[in-house]
Amino acid sequence: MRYWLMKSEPDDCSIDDLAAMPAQTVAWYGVRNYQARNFMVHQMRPGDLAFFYHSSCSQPGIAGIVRVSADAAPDATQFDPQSRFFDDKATREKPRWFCVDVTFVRQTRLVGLPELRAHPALANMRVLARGNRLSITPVDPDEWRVIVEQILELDPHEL
DNA sequence: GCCAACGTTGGC
DNA sequence: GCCAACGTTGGC
Repeated sequence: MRYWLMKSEPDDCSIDDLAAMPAQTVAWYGVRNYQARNFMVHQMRPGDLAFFYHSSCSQPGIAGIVRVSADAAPDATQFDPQSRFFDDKATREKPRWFCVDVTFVRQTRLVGLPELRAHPALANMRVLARGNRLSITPVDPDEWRVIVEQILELDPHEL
């Protein structure tokens, strides 16, 4: 199993919003970047864990933990002309965009960027890299452990 | 609102 | 297949 970091704009879907959804589960719709899409299609599997990251907001940072709960399936918003994610080059026979389902695991205190940057063990995290824009990034198992056990002081076996 | 970084588009 | 122009992301 793998670990991930998934960005969401809290104005769109915050960790609280996810916790309030039916079955506390949401399809990760709206990804329109091939690298992020390919992670979902080729590498993310049910059971993988991910940090839920709030981006483009006043308090960017890790806000919770989620679990991948379904394999990638076509993203319905690409077919919907009313959606801001509509893609006229996509067809139902040949979808371009896919999304996994993620399910709420728990909320965490907010771990902001300065706190992440303060840990030498996290120096290589993609989300901390200059100019990083990728909305889904792999997280190293060692980095996962540092954040869960040392920063959040959680028991990883309870996730 | 600024601006650096990056991805995509499209002419050649 | 190159690359300039453009649009978007996202922290500050």
